[in-house]
Amino acid sequence: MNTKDQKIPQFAVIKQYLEQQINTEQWAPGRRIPTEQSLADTFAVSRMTARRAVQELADKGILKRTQGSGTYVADKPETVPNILIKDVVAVAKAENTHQHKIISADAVQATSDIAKLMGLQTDTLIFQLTIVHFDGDRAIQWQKIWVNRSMAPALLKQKLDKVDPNDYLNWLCRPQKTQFQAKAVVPTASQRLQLMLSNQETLSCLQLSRKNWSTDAVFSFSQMLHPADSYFLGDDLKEAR
Amino acid sequence: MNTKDQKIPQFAVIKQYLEQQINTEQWAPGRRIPTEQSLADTFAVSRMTARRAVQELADKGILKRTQGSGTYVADKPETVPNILIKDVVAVAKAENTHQHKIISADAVQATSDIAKLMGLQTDTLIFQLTIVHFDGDRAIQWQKIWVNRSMAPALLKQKLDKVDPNDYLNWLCRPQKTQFQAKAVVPTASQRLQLMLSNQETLSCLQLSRKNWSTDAVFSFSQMLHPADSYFLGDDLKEAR
DNA sequence: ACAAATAATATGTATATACAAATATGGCTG
DNA sequence: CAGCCATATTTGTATATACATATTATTTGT
Repeated sequence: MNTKDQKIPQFAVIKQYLEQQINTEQWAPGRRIPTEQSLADTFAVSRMTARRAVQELADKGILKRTQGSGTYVADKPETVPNILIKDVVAVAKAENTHQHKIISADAVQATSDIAKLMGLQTDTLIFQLTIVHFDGDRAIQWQKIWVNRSMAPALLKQKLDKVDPNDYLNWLCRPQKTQFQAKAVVPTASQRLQLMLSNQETLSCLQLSRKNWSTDAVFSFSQMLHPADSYFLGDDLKEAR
Repeated sequence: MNTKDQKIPQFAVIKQYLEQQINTEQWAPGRRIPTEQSLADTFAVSRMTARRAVQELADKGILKRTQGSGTYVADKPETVPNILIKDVVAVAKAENTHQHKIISADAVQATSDIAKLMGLQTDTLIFQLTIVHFDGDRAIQWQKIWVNRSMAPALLKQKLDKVDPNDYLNWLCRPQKTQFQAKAVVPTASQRLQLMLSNQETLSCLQLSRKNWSTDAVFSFSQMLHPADSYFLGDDLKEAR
């Protein structure tokens, strides 16, 4: 036994070799790589071991295989740019500095807009809540939630000033699918007031809209308003690498 | 040969069985699934064949395996909420309705902010371009780009009013990594003018900031401003499922 | 010279086997 | 009962082999 091959299995050695050839662009995309048998010979292993190395890289998408033809270096994937959504409220909760204030909590008839968004009949009774979230004494989010009444019938009976309605709803029905939208909006006078924004500052807010799906129907729809100067989506560009 | 097993390989049959048990919640997360050997016995295949079925599901993240202990149903993954970034300019280009207007294109000294963002010394000479993008005759994006001069020395010598500088830069250096940030901002007077916004409308814009990395250094940094009423990030919530 | 049949090549599936390594279990001892 | 040790169980690595199937190359027949 050599000194080196104490722990690293042989298929991993071959994988490493293949990845190195590809990453250093010694093997360009589209190039055919050695056959399983030839790899087995060069590395003095059985075909099945060489196969495993190749197969796992194919599973990763680095290689493309076609029976009868051979194995080829795959094209580099398109980078799909997407923005990570930060949840300021969750952050504040984690730091135990979160508080919330229920502005209103009622059962109302769905407007046609909301009904369409939630896949309901217009005038269906739904719950409508308005909440302001605080981090310490700073208002960080103004939120309005519409909730499918049939899926959370006891919502208004909860102690909503004690437990964040979002937490209750998530406990009640963990969303199977969530859809987001981000938009810039000008806050209304009452929103500015409730977010405790002075008139000079922050005439612009980042609004997140969220649609929560249970298994088949829309469970809730909510709009979240964030003061522009204290909130952004995505990574902090000042630090990175 | 039976009539059924014409095409579906045996490991795939076992995979299907396992996935079905998990998806129908017959086997809850954390539950231990049958051992390789026992699966091999029930399906009358060799251990290696049963193993393959289990292994591929483990690779998918549906199962967790630990040597010596067994194979367990994995917890459902946390859904990572993220927003897909739309590129309105690319859309307009695809529809051949895109035009752009260069407002300015100069070599300037980097301010401390920009220098920090791009990892350069303050006062380094960089290129600074201001562009307005149109879809037909409608202004859809105001953009300011800062470009690392040493990585695109011939930028200002290009026919920038003919070719979109973004296209030239992407051709010159395909970004290895891209970092985004989204924010709501109030457009300045000149930005409003260049975006042809009347004073009443759109006091709020969605601003995307993008950092493009080549292999090791920041290649370019840009800020893109979109009128709030005609642009949002993510999916259109009105249609879906 | 062209097309069809044939052979060679490469990946895909499946098995039986052997041993290694991590974990779990049961019993023994103090 | 706690702690240790031997043993059984279970997954991990590796091999040699066989045949299936898709693709490519070659040969053959006209």
